[in-house]
Amino acid sequence: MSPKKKSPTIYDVAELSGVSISTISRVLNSPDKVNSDTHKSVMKAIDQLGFVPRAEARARARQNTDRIGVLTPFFTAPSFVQRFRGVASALSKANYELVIYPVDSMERLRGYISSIPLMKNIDGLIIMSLSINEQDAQRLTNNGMETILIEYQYPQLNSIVIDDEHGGQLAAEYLIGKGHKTFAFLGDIEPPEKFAIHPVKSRLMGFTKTLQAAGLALPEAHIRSAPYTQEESRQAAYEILSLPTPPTAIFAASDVQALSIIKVARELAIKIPDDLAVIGFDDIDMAEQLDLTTIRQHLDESGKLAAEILLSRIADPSRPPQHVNLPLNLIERQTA
Amino acid sequence: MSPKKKSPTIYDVAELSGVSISTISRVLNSPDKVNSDTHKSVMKAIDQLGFVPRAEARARARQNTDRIGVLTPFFTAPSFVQRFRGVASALSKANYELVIYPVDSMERLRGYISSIPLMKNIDGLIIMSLSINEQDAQRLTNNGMETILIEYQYPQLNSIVIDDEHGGQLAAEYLIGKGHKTFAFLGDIEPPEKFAIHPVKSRLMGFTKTLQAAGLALPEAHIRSAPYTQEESRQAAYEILSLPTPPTAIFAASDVQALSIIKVARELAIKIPDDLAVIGFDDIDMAEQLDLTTIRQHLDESGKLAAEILLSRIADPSRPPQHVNLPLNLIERQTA
DNA sequence: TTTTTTTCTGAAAGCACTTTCAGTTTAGCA
DNA sequence: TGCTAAACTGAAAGTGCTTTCAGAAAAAAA
Repeated sequence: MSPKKKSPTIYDVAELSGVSISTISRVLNSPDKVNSDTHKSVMKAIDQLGFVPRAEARARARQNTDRIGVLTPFFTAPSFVQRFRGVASALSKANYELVIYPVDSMERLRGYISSIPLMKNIDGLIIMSLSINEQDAQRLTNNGMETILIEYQYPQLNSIVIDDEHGGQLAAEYLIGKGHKTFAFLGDIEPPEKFAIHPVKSRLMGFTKTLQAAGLALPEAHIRSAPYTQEESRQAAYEILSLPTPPTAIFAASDVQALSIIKVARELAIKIPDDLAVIGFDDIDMAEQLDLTTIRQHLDESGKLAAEILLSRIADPSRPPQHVNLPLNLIERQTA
Repeated sequence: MSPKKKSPTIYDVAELSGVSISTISRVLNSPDKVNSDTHKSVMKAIDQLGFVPRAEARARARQNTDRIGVLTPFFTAPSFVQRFRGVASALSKANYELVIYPVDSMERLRGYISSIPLMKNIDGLIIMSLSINEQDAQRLTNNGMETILIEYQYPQLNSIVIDDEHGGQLAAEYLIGKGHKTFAFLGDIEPPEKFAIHPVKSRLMGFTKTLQAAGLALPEAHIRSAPYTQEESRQAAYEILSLPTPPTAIFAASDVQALSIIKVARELAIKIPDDLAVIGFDDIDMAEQLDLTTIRQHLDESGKLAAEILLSRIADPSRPPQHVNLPLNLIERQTA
């Protein structure tokens, strides 16, 4: 009826059910070690009081929090979201809570990395698409924070990466196979802040190398670095497509950017894929919807795997750090 | 040098600096009550050890945790993500931690709602696009959990809603204005699980009412309820567009579903917007990219506002619950 | 029935801090 | 110089739970 002034503690339950607090704790944590009659009466008291163990107290006594943190770039790009979904699905299955630390600047990343491990308020940390330095990595290991990196690597830490260069190669091979002769690349090569995506360079590298190996060139003017915003991607796409001799095929380092290109092409009445082939990277949900040919990296899977690896290491910290390399494949649809 | 197995506690600092733990605690919490020499030497020890008070321990002694929770449907639809982005931006500014509780079933929602407020490990709760019942609402208020609902309402709780019916009306008016005579609706009307979106019904209602008022009909066969998955939306779209006399205008209750329709139309070689007008709802990021005409609800803004309201109530719980009604507007682009 | 096991259970010791209480110093002022 | 008030500080008592330890009770074996 009346809102309880104080929520009941394990002591209240103990008193009401006439057993000790240890027994209450056992009923909650290892019910099989408790007589079924006792169990029943304790449960009754628990229900009657509406008792729920305080998470903090439990965490402190137990030395773990059943909570894992995710450090992720702030801008909620579809690709991050999908990874995140994978993480969440693995975690909620294991009954872990998910704490998000959105990173919107270098300083914030620094701040998190230096405080998180010390606060000890999470059992493990997933760092998504964020580049950390030697010192950070060291700090994390020193403080015994179980960590897994996605998209980046450090020998001491678990990691999940993809072979970005190979991704670029796949794109190039495919386009070459289609008979294209002139190419362009659009990607976030020189991010405005260092904490952003770096793998893009590798994708470009794989792309150019393969082109060169086939005796084809990728002129400087055809390599556009545009940050991950619609406006700037579009601008870059516009410039590429307005060149005197525009390329017939463009490889975008992300699906989102590929879509920008497509939009610009549509505006310029350039037919896809006839006049222009566009190939993306990621294979986000929307890609299928929009018939975008792209290099698939298994986003959901990478998140899920990351969570699973992390959990397994938390369960057994003696395991060596794992480094997983996820496969990439080209998904052929309508744009290239 | 050697990686510390355990991070230092207040006891370590006490020992090193030769004072009692109480003094350490005071240095940290009320520095003015401590002799400046003592203060200095304690700080030195703290730095030397790299000591940081464990968050849990500290949070439980004080009464706040600087942490707010977000209860959100599991399927990471773009619209949730954008809201989430708003929440995150408001929160990270205020230095709050963000805990996500992904809801993938009715039971899970129940479970969260019954345990979250009692665990007392968050200061406030944002419930996104999830319908809760009277009992849940009561439980939340009884337990003094500051809560804000997005998309749903309860008198006792803060809330942010939009006028869904008006949204339907806007869509109808616009399409009528364009001279359309036959219409269809695609939306997630009868969600497979009750925890999902309900406002869609209101959108439909506003749509039909406006149509009727203009003497236009929306035949049963033109109202399709499809869950929020690509496959099923597409199937529904396909069926609508394959009718003997297909509609010339479709209102989709979400942008994602509108995109499904567009894809199907493309496959059937139906020209948009000439043969078919499509109008969505949400105005997700991608909508602009794809030139989708849609009803804009300010997703980022709604999340941000939710966080701000919540924070303000946490700061001053005596404030009455706030109920905000966010405006809706039609964004005209290329698909209708 | 007696002896061994096994199963239960409570007491008590953490866990990492905050806070109250009371004792010491030190400073302030005749 | 003596006395009171102010400033510090440490001991110890919480905080709400988990877990170890050991004793008691019950079940199984002899």
